[in-house]
Amino acid sequence: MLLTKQKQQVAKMTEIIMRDRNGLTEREFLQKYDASIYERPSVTVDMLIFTVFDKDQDNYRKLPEKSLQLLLIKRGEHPYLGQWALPGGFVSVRESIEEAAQRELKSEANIENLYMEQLFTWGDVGRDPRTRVISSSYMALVDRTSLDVKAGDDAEDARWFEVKHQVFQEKKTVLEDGYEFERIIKITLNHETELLAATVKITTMITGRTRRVSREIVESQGLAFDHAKIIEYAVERLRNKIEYTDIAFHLMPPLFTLSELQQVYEVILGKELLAAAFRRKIAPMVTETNEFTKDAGHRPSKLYRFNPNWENI
Amino acid sequence: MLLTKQKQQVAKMTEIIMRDRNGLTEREFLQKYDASIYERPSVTVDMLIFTVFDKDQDNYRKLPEKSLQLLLIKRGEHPYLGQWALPGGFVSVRESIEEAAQRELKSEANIENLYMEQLFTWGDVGRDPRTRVISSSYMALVDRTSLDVKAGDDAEDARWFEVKHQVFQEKKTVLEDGYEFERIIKITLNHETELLAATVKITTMITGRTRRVSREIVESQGLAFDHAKIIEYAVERLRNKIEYTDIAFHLMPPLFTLSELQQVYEVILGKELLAAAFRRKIAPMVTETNEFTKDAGHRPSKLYRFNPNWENI
DNA sequence: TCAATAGTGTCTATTAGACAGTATACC
DNA sequence: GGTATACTGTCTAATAGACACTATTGA
Repeated sequence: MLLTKQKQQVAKMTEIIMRDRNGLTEREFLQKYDASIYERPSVTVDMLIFTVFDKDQDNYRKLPEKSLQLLLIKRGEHPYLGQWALPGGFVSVRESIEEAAQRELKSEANIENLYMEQLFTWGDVGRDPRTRVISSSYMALVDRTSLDVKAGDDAEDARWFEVKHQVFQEKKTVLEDGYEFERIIKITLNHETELLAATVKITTMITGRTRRVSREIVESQGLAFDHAKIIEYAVERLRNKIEYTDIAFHLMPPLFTLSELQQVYEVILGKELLAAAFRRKIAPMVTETNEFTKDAGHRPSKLYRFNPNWENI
Repeated sequence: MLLTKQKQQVAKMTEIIMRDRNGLTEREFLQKYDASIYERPSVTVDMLIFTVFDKDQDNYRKLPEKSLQLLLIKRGEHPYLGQWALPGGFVSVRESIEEAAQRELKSEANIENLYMEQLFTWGDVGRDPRTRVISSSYMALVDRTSLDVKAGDDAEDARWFEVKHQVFQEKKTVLEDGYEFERIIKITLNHETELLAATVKITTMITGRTRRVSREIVESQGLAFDHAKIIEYAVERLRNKIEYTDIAFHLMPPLFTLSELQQVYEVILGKELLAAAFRRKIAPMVTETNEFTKDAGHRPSKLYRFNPNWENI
């Protein structure tokens, strides 16, 4: 750790001269420092592990539909016993948040070394009935083919749920000094017979100099804690980022067709795209190979590979 | 709190049926729950309060230049005694992170009700020499004219520093399975004779399925903790967001000229813009008034106002 | 008058959207 | 041959960049 090294140097330099109002040097101060006098919150990480599945298709000619999937764990303990929650756990004082997130990823989904990004830190007072819990949410994207079967194993009570995110209602109210914009989102999570549903209300208030966005759970069936809110947030972020970054490729296998890639974009964005425009846009990010798909009831498709050097420099 | 209400309903429903492996109901479990058995980190908020100042101009004809300013506090205690730090403080267990951030904003800069946004939560183990501290950083944007003189008051040891963010070096190394991209950024913070400087190295590694970005402080003069890293991150975020959102208007007074607005964009983006294109782009976000600037040594400029309804719905 | 800024018109290059039209496998 | 997907060409609309040109003030 460079910082620590640098810290030590600074400490050495200041030690000679700098004494605080109690006449203590920094070293003396730190030796006496007792952190236990303040009451502290617990800190957890919540992992949003997304992947994309192919849905079964009866017609041999048709391409299988894609679906966005999220990994959830059935709670075996109070609170919210029996309900479904995001995988996650407490951050120990001896590991970074990032390390805790990696650890959870490894233990819940048996995945190492994949795309992971911090989303948001949730810090409302009442969000966990046990005690004050602050939670950092991380989004991870996995390609289905690299997934270990262990994840989603019944014994573990971890399952992949198909995620649907629909705008149910939009309302705009003009205020004297701006306006209020309210969106009601329905989140549905589906695994075979298990169906979880939640409604989240997002309120954006713009008045004068302020802009404030707040998320509120209106209803949550089968989902533990405030996880409906976190899932809603994550899907929005995924949707935004897929438009201007290359994160979608983390959901793809090493070789893929442009139609498959387009399907992934479509299922995340929740709308259809025009093939010609999509191909133009995506072209610099991929490299074509000489391989083709086979055994489809239609024209074979060229296989592509992600081009990690597509970005301008 | 809607969530709490909902929580209680769920609790009532499950109480009758659901017992955990120890035969406890949720209520019984929660009554016995002892959070104190786990060692917990401290949680703080760090505020990045930005504003824009006019620099003095000797030539009466010339427009004053704009500069991006950040509020820093001189540390009166160990650790980093005498160095400059972001305003901030511990999050109490009885307030949300957001509330803690609002409270800091009020106490350090005497500002209420302004634009504020969570940036990132920093959770490395060694980032605070006192104890394990996890810190959520929030960015706040203030318009200079609405600022209370109290902020920047000498007695408080809070000062506005001009922020400069320069890319010093860029390096790309091609690896077998992707590449590594390294950027070295120099941050300078300036208040009259006080000059703080820091160098931050940002490494982006893209190999196979992974993409990992890490920030490291190479050197930090006069800046406490890992705040150089946080400042660097905030400036980048501000730069990105100004391009596709309307946050720049939080830095403007109620009435402003398009030239002033363009100057603000330029100082944040660190590059010059073409007036014609800028005006086209910004046009839907503003409403013109009938007022003009006066007493300039040149053609007066029309005053505009932010149009909170510019967004498409 | 002139220095400096304010503001507009227009040509060009680039990009996104729309859609028709051609290509090609497998049953 | 027919079905379903793969892939390309081209017209159009919208947008960003470049730059010249006109407008207007106070000293």
